[in-house]
Amino acid sequence: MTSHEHHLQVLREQGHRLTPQRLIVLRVVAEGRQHMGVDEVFREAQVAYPFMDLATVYRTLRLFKQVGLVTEVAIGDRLHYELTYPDDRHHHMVCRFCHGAFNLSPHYLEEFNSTLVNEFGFVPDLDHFTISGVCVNCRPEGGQPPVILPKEALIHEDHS
Amino acid sequence: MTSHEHHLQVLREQGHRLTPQRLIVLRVVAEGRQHMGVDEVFREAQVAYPFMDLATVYRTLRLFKQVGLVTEVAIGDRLHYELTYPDDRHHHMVCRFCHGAFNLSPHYLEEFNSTLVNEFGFVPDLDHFTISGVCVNCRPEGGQPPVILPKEALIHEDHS
DNA sequence: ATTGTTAAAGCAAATATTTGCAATAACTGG
DNA sequence: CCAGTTATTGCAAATATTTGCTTTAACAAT
Repeated sequence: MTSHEHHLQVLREQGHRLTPQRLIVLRVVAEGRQHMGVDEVFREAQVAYPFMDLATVYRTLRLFKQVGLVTEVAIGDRLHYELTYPDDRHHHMVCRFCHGAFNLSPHYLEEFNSTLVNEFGFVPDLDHFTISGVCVNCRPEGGQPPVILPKEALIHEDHS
Repeated sequence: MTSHEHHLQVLREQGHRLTPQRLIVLRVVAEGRQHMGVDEVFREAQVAYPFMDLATVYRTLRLFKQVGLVTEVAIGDRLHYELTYPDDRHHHMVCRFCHGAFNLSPHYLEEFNSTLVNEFGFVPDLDHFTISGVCVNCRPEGGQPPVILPKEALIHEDHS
């Protein structure tokens, strides 16, 4: 069974209908090399089916995210989507400056996950998660991130 | 120096002007017992200053977040804001079902932080962060979260 | 293959959020 | 205290996203 067939099966098993629109969106996301914004998916989908509606794309991507077919990544202040690869699940580190997205193995969050479950009974959504920050390329030579020092400003400097 | 005076100083030090609108938004957020949505802040602010504009509230909250005066928390699919307490910095665990927000000590992310910095040179924004999940109250007796098993559906059940 | 049931699409309107720009007013230096 | 500089406001328009409702069509059972 191909990956594509498998995805269709997942949808069917959960009682969702296989509409042409959904097949198109699925294909578009699958063929996109990178995570794509909603508008990108929409434009591509329109090529295959000119009547495609934006609302349908929104709804379809939300559905695909729910069933785990696609992964949602927050890039800048916009959401992007990429096909979920069961064999290569990973989290993302997204640079707040260059907007670059770096993969992060789930391994790095296993302990955090256990801690929350054990200490608080809280089961975090770690199927995929995105952490914002500053990547190595965007850090000034010194090492500290180019922040306008919000923490320090609040904690120190008490001239009272 | 009161906390309020201190906040004003932070703004001034970073070259921002102390407009009446900003003072009002600051006071509204400070007086709100819980994290507030943009519209809540707007409504409250309007009481003190009827000409208050929504766009100003958006811009002001964004500014306050940038300088660290307020903390942004994603509740459901809406952003909420609360005053940042330098002495009680914490992260949030937000339940995807009841939308309850539970505080999490920064301590629980220290190791994760070090790992990213050391292994990838990536400096994560851990000034405040929100992890979505299922809280202990919303978990079914058994223990597993009431998810529509997206992971399992993708990984197992290969009937080919 | 035909039909009934109901999820999903399409479309328009509502809502949420951001942005451009002219007018205003906060701060600075004199 | 006054005038100049320029950040910020207010407003309207643009953009992004969601939602209600009618029509369409996918799927299941005949």
